[in-house]
Amino acid sequence: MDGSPDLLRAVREEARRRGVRWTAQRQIVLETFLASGEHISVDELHHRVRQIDHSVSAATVYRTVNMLVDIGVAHKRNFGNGSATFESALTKEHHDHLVCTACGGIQEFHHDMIETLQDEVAKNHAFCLSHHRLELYGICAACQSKGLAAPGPLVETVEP
Amino acid sequence: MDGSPDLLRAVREEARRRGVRWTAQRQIVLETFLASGEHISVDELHHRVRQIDHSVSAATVYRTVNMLVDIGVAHKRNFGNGSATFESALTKEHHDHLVCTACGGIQEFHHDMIETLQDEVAKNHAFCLSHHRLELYGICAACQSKGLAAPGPLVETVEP
DNA sequence: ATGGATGCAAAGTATTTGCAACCTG
DNA sequence: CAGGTTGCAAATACTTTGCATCCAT
Repeated sequence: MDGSPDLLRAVREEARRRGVRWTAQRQIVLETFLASGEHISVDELHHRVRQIDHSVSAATVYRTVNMLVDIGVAHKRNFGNGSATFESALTKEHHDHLVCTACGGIQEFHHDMIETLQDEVAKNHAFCLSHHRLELYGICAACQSKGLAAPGPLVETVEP
Repeated sequence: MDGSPDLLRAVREEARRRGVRWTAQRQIVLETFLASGEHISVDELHHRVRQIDHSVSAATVYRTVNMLVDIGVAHKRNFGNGSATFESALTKEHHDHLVCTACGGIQEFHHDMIETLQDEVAKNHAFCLSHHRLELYGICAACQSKGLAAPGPLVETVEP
């Protein structure tokens, strides 16, 4: 979605500031990552990167995204579907996720009241909040219409 | 935390009803799983099971917990730390977590209004919700008094 | 020049699966 | 007895790492 020069430069400078060397491979991975705009897996990112430079290895992509997470440029997400996905921590505002357990599809949402109540919970526990993670799992509309309804509880809860 | 005869029997009957055969191994895995009460990994579950019957293989534990998820007795959770964890869908009441990033301590909380708003979000997206994951990360009261403040963002967000 | 970065392949983890023997229903 | 289940080992899938070489600083 975005690969503005400002953003690219800011990230490169931050990396250098931390003694991380800037290579052609990292430039391509970063550009491709930011341009993807969405949640992207290492495998998919590697595929796209190789369309620009076929010699870039998967190991380098792994190393680069991990570096991006280290310097706060990317978020690593684990939605339980095998491989992790990464998304930019810079261009998008905070949002939470709806994860379809049937097709693996992801929708984003933001709910101010929920955010506010989370702050309240933290306050009540004397917690100094830095960030949070909220994921809602279920079956999306499309999968429901395909007959992949979420099964209800199959065994009734037994109260001890 | 719980392995009441009622619960064990209910699960066994549900499994049989679905043509799943009940074996000594599955009985031990189920009992151990329900008795653990908390999120438990396959590795840890396997360890505990082997204290009862040393011959039970990891493959059987994997197969059994997957079966428990299939019949709605267990939830599979992925906390991004490598291995998945499983928790009973029957005996435990739902709760979320406050995670201290300084000491690793965990506090549980439950907030009805947040739960309700999550249901609302799901409804607005035509999602059939099965479960969710909410974790608040920050510094707990004890660590704050030790002067361990949370670090801010390392690269400023650049608006396109 | 110095030490971090790269590509490759091998090594790790986590989890699943093929198979022959075994057991439940 | 039929067909699901088991233990074992091999196979997958994802990610990290050792190493010789390369390159940014």
